[in-house]
Amino acid sequence: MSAQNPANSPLQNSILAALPPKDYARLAPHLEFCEMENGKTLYLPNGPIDYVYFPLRAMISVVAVTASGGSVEVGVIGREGMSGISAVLGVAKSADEVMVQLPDGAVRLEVAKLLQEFSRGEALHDVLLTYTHTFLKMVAQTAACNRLHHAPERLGRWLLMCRDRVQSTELPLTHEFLAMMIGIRRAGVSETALTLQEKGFIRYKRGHITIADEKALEGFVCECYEIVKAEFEEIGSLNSEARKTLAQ
Amino acid sequence: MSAQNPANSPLQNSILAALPPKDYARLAPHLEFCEMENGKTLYLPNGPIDYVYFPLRAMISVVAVTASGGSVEVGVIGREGMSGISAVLGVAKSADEVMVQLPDGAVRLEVAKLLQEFSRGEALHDVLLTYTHTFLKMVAQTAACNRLHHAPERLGRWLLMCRDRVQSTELPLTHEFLAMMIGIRRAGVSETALTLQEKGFIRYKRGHITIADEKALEGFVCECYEIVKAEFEEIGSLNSEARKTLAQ
DNA sequence: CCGTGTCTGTCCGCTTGCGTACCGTGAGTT
DNA sequence: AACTCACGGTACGCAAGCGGACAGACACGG
Repeated sequence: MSAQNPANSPLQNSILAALPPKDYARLAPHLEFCEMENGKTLYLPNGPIDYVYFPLRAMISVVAVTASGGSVEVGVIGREGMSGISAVLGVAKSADEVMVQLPDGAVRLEVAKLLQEFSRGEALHDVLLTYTHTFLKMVAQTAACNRLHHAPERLGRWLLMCRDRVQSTELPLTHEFLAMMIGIRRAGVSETALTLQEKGFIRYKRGHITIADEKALEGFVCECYEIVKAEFEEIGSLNSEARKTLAQ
Repeated sequence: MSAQNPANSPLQNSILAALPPKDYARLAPHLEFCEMENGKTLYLPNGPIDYVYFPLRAMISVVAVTASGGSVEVGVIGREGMSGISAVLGVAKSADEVMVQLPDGAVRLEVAKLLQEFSRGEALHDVLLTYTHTFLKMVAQTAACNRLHHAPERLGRWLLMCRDRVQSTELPLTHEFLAMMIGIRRAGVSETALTLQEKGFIRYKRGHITIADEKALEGFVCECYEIVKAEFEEIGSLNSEARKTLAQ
């Protein structure tokens, strides 16, 4: 369904696409297209949420930072989601740092407009809550993965999640950045990436990683990848009619 | 405020206590008191959610289990919360395994009744969404903590979180159980607990841990403890009036 | 009072990943 | 063309935690 829309149509985003035409029409005038600058911080930990962002092909990371300087990504947001869900949960501040991971377009919306539509209690309300459930599941899975799985599996999973969101196997990412994301040392990424390359899963050079063998990599990474993906696909297929039926 | 209620009053639970009398009155007839059997599974991963549980002094764990048999806790629920939030997010199945960690009373409510009240869009709606935000924050912090902090700090944090929920420094817990919770080996817990005991933070014997020096332990554990606690205290102080004001 | 099963202490070698540091090299700039 | 600097490869000793296994200790029921 998204394929038939122009590449920069807000309907590339699954949440917006899931809205019935009438509901979408109320939001549309307030959506602003914005180029996402690579690495830009959208929200600071405990910082205000003024806009929410609906990625089209961009990817956004939610990163937890500790006092000791360590950092790990706890969740990602792509075309399937929206940044700043806390806003609809009644808290206008961000729990963690949120940054642009990979650019390539998003639309943004003022929180006030979002809340206005959300509080009508119609489709947007339901879609965002379902998304919240799935996002929560992803964060929970990440918590488990961070504790139980090893660096190569985690790195592989992360690359695949990237691929799914930006829809490309070419990922402009440095080892330094990857280190922040999966929560290991920069040198650790070099070692880990080498083993993935030796297995033929990926290729890379200076700030650029290519997934060379998608199927093989999918076979290699931990279950967490599939679990989260399945969850997103399941809710993706729920339109708001189906949702009402389920509620009976 | 909860202190003036009898020990088994549903109002021991912060969510129920946060409701205006009228809203609470609509729910009250459907609340069933239930003794929580230690170790009992409330929901299975992907299993149905028929009832939600409001702990009074019990503690409930949300645990992620992997194919390889590993497990970690990703979140806890005590008097400040409710199990089964997914139900109000429009998904009637549990993301993870949810089990009773420590008994001592809870009230439960049929999901249908919960949704009926939730969909009025009044106090319960807002309170549960705010709780969802905070729960999400806790899971995210756990994800970071699992990756960046070491076993002794994590164990200490977990014991303190227990203490806060059951309001006692006496915790009937075996090493085996703790191992599941913090995601390390049973033998690892023995070693870790020993170091905490040598520092004078805790004492323990066969299935029973006592926090011996609360202040010292609080000083020892990682920041994650304070961060999550602060978040819960902040929302605890938001009554639904204050929330409406913020929404303007 | 004894037996049985649960809970805990401890030990071994081993793997993963850390912290730190140094050097090569590619890319873009002037 | 030379320079600069961000990026990546590698290496070293070290700490944390794993997997597995075994033995002692306590609790409870018969």
